[in-house]
Amino acid sequence: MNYKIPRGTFDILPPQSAKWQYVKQSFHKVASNYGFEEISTPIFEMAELFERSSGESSDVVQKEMYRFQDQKGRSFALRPEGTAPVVRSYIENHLGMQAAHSRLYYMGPMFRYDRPQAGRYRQFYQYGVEFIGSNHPFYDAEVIALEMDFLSELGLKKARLEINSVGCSTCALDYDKALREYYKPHLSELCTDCKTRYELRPRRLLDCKVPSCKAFRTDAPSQFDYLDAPCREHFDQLCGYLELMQIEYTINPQIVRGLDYYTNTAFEIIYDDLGAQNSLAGGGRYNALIAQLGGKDTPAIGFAGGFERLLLALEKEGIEIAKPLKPDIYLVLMGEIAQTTGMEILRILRKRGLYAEYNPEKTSFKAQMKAADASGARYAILLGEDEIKENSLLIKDLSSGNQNKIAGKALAEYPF
RNA sequence: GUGGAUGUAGUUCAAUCGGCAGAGCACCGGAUUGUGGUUCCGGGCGUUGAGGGUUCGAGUCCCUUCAUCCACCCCA
Repeated sequence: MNYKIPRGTFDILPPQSAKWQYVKQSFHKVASNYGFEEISTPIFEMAELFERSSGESSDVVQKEMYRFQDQKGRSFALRPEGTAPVVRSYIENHLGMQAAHSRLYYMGPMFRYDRPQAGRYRQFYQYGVEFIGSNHPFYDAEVIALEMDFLSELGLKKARLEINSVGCSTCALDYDKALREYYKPHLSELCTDCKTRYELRPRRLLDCKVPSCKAFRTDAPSQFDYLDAPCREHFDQLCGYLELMQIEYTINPQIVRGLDYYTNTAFEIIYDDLGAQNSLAGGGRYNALIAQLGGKDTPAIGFAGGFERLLLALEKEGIEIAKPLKPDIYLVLMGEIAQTTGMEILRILRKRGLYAEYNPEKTSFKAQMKAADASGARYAILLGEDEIKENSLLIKDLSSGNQNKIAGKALAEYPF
């Protein structure tokens, strides 16, 4: 009989909602500082868009996508990530014809059918940016800098940047080939998951947690050795830019992006205290995606981050980002005439942009004072028969207890 | 999808061996309707997550189910 929220989803209630507002606002601001403008795409898209972009073999497509058919039997999916929709829109609206570069950012809910856990939900909120139209490593660094700025703007200290290069499509193929050759003699010793990985995504063999599989990792060929000269050069330049921007990073050759469309630069922001779901944000370059989705061959780089984990991290560091809402002024009114005048006072105060409150259910003077105190208001305005008679108001500073009698007309200018 | 832990008042938690479901905080009201914070008094029948079973008797034991948390997995 009682309705319950669907598994893996959550309500954002006050006072938590104020924190969400604050964090989103900060992202709007930082993205703007880098010249990015907001794009909003639908919550659902043709299922095929994600199948094509993320890769048929990815877990996201294979078991995590919310699919549904509409009344005419068309197959849609709730978006599991933000990049493919942005790219779809970029192609569909010919954004590439309007400017050499497109700098877009977005925020909103994403959906994946996954087993809920701390920092992992079925409907979760991501923010992200996409820089489309250049392969210059400077922009890789810009996009990373944007995210790092956002985190430090919020006051987060313990986030770490890890970077890697997965190479272009051709070096990736070479590397996959090398990995298969290396693992081939051991195939029978691998876990069942890894046998699938061997076929579909050999790079996944590297982050298997099963000890017996882990053992082969040490001698496995490194991604770096299979980067061709331009990819190697791109990566070195990125590192150079990061150093010039004074952004600390570590190189982690193990980073493998979960979605098929990544090329070259891959990076991740790690926050160690979050348990298993310790990735605050991740992204990389996807130079082949736009052409693959039917657009003109265009290089691009972007990232996405999760708001839930970000808020968890902020909490871990004890960062207070939103104070509870408290009235500036609480009205204490005695008698019917005072109520009439009181309504006028409310109007004047709110026109001045102040948060003013009054509770007609508290009848006694004492109860009203109590309510004023409990509300946390800075000032109370007291108005009773005496004040009405002489057309004045008592303004009381609730923390000091000082009272100040002013003429009624003076309220509009009173310095609260 | 796999394994483990946990579900009691708004909230944090008690409840001995299976024997009357309780406390702190919060909340509401009151202590002479012109002065708040402290204090004092009063206010709790709550499907013990849900459904079934065992028993004279179940919050407690058993089964099922749902949810949360943790790990695997996956990822942001």
